[in-house]
Amino acid sequence: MGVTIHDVARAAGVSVASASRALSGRRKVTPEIAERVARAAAELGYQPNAVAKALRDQTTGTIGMVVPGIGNPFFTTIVEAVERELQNSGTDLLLCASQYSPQVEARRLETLLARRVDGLIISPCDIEASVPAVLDAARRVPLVQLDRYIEGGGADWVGVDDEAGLALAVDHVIAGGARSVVFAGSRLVSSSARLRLSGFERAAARAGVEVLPPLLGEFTLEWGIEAGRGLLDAGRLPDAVVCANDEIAVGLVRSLRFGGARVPEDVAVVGFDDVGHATMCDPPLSTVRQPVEEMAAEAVRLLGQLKAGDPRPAQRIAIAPRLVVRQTSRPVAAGVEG
Amino acid sequence: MGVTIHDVARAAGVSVASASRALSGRRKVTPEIAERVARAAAELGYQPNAVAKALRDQTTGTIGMVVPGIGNPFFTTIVEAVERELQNSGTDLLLCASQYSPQVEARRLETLLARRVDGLIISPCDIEASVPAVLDAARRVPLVQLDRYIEGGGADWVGVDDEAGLALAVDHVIAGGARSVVFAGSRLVSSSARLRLSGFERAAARAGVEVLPPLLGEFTLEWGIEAGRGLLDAGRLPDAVVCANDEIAVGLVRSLRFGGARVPEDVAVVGFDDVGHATMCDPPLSTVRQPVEEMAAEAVRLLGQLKAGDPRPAQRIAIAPRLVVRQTSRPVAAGVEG
DNA sequence: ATCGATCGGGTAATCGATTACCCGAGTTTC
DNA sequence: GAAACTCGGGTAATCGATTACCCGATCGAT
Repeated sequence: MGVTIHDVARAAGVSVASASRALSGRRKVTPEIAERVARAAAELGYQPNAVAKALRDQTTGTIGMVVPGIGNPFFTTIVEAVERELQNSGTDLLLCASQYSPQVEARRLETLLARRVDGLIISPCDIEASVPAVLDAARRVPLVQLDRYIEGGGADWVGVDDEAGLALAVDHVIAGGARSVVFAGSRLVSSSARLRLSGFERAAARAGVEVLPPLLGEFTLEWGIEAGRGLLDAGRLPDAVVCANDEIAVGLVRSLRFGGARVPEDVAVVGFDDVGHATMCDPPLSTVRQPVEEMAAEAVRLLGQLKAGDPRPAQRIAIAPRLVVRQTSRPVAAGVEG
Repeated sequence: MGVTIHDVARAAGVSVASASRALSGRRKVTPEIAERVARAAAELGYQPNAVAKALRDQTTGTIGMVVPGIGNPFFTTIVEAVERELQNSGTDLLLCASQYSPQVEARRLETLLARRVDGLIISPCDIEASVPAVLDAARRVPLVQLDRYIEGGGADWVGVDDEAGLALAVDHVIAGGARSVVFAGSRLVSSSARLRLSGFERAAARAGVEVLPPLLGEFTLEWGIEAGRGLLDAGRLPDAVVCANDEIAVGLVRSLRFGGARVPEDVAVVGFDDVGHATMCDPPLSTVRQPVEEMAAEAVRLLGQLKAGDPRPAQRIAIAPRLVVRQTSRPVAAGVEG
């Protein structure tokens, strides 16, 4: 390893300054020198050392991203979208998973900051426990929260309008004839978990339908299965179940059908996210689609505008989701097959 | 940004050398100086600059990983396993997706090398087109291929024993009574695609059953659905379909059942990988489980042993997979529910 | 012919952490 | 008592790329 610009300069018989200028084109050199340097660089297989460049320029051309886990298809989708968005700006992405642990998350943020990333995009795993690490990071480098956020504001955020999304889901099942509804979600450790529950409750109250006590566990298929069993055991099924994400919904549909209930005839089920699983499962899931591409684009745009520790008030950008009606709910006038 | 070790040294009233030694503990300092430096560092919130350290030490504590795409659950699973494996060695992972394009892949390798990663783990997207970029990278830095590999050897490889895996699948369906079999896989652009087809053909020939022409498309659900329709349209179904991965298998099961065929009564279906989808789908898929954890551990171990450009002959490590019988094939004596 | 501007090339400082090297004080040993 | 050694501290070189700064040559204008 290691042909440096000094080697190139020597081989071309010029100074390092000329070599650097010839290669970067940031100042004119004679065509003759340009030619000699280009040839020398090609022959030696010179490749500039990004580490040295980063040290000198005080910028790494890198942004860090921290998500709870890449096993979750929602996060991989959003990572891909961010990557696509970054592609043409020449910045690379350093991706880390916090594994749903605030401790791991804090460590990951530390190493990203030590590596002097130019910015951070994070989906904090815990609405409370993630606060200090996220605020500290935001003080040192431009930072945008994507999807999940920490309580108390203090850092910019881009995400879906959960309130609006849940309203779409609730209004849809009610339009399909549901008179009793229940929410199947996650324990309230993330902003998404909280907002989706409250969005559900508000929409249901406004519609005046009967609301059963919410079922709160994890954002997983397994919890969906368990929640479905719980509903069956309770002896009385609601007309509709609105879920906090698609994995819960898929598990729920599976255990409901396994227990003899018909979906959507006996119970309508609606998910949230619309990534991967929704079309995969059988029957295809009605769900609320998160505008992942727009969210990623907006997050990258916002990050570009930010300066570290800028005392400008934190922005919150909520993008409207869309309802996608498939086959686990009764179709009504609206809705698009996706 | 930017309290440096000079700031710490000044605040503690000592030289940078002492500050560095006090912080790293790599040479003794008096307890008094150690104390003063520690206090100054804490008060200033000093965090060493990893970029400067990397330049000086000629090592970044980082390894790069390039996979075709993180949308594919098989690759995210393997990435997670590698990450876990790296965790306790203090090295970070720079993850890149080649998006199944040799051009993107080559670019990604270039930037990883420019950033002076200490090593590379790659699953080359194309068995032929990826050759030059991978060999070039292997010459400059320790490199291990994981899962997919390039033709012609020349770089170390760790993966599953495809031959053995396909034999497990074929023998299993034959033990279940199949007399005619077909392979549903991908066009032969990757090593996995080729080895699985040839493994299938060898096992089927050895067993002496009827073999229909293979169905070759993509490693996707959509292709599985299409392949299933193709079989139905052909008018005569084989007794068993062995698939090159789980996504194809899931799509296949779905379209076969939609077309009125019973699985496994009319047709047995076996997948490959056993990540994510296999248990999710309904009915749960019989499949061949890739030993992802072992593969990741082995790749990291091997990487640690390698020196860049080492002329030692390339190693190939194939780890045996395991058959997991669920409900898309007829159970026989062996097999474990997973 | 001379002055100023312009152009292009080279020398060396810079980014931040580590460490080779040097030096003085204190200790040991014959 | 002097030579040899140890211990701990400081100065400055180092990693590689970029660029501020300086300098000589050339050109145009007066």
